[in-house]
Amino acid sequence: MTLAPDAPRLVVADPDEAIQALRESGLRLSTARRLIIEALFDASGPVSAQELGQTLSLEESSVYRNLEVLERHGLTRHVHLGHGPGLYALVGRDDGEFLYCERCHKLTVLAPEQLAEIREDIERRFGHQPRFTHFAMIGRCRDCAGPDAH
Amino acid sequence: MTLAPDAPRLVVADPDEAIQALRESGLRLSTARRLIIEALFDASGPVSAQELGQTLSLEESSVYRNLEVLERHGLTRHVHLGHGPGLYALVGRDDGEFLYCERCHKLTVLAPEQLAEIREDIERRFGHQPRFTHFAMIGRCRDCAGPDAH
DNA sequence: GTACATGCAAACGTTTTGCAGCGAA
DNA sequence: TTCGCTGCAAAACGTTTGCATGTAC
Repeated sequence: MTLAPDAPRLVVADPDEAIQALRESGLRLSTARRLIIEALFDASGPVSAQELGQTLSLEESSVYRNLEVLERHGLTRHVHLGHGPGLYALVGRDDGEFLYCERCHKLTVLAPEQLAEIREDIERRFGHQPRFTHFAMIGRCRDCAGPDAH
Repeated sequence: MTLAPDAPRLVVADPDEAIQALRESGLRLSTARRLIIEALFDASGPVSAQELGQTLSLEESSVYRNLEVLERHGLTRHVHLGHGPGLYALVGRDDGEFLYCERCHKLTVLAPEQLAEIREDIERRFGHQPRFTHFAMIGRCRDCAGPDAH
């Protein structure tokens, strides 16, 4: 995962902040939940439910259930980079919008402001406000541009 | 499905053109293939494999196999609008790039030129050349903008 | 003690694959 | 007659759900 040039450093929360927020949402702190939050904090980018399950020796269904609850309470989010599983991240840790090269799989993260002008331009022209937080902007990086297989 | 304002009318091929191209690719014209091509031609937008299978009384696996062969030979394509099945289309019939409102499910089709400036802008700033032909640009249309569930 | 989280198993929706037989060339 | 396509069945993949048990509070 690369940060785009000029990317403001993302705010990196302490895992305890997330745990704190979890309690304030009235959620219980189970072992699984603590492990998931810590793992997301330690990860170098968004990760799949499968990876979390394997790394933490948790049932995948439990991972999915927890991620769903956490997301409903605004503690985590997930992004789709194309085919393949959704990838999960801690809010406050891996925020931003995603550009994804479907050929070399390079992932670029932008702070929302960095896309403001482009978003406005698209909105003005087409009446559409794109968000690349949940579905990435898929394409080719400079190195991978050119006609090819998809 | 709506065409964006200023959209050049898309070239509408005759189904026989696609059948012709199929033969030139050395492919056989089975009944299933002819039905699929005709159905894609008649459709008002890209359609799922399931819908094709049901409408045409074909096995879904056969539909998928055919769509895969046709796509490999450049006769069809498919697009992902987010969650849900991929949607298939005839090349020359439903070309273009897709903007999709994840709230009201409005689909907007743009001719590639309509996105040229935006694509260049993104490329210049972030070294990324987005394509919205295979994965749509997901977001909200003007009416659906604002904070909400995803 | 009571709610809620867990493991396990089974189902889901979408897509892929294996195989024996049918049909286009 | 040959090779490619078909239906049918099963599996693969990511994700969700049901249920009995276990655990945080």
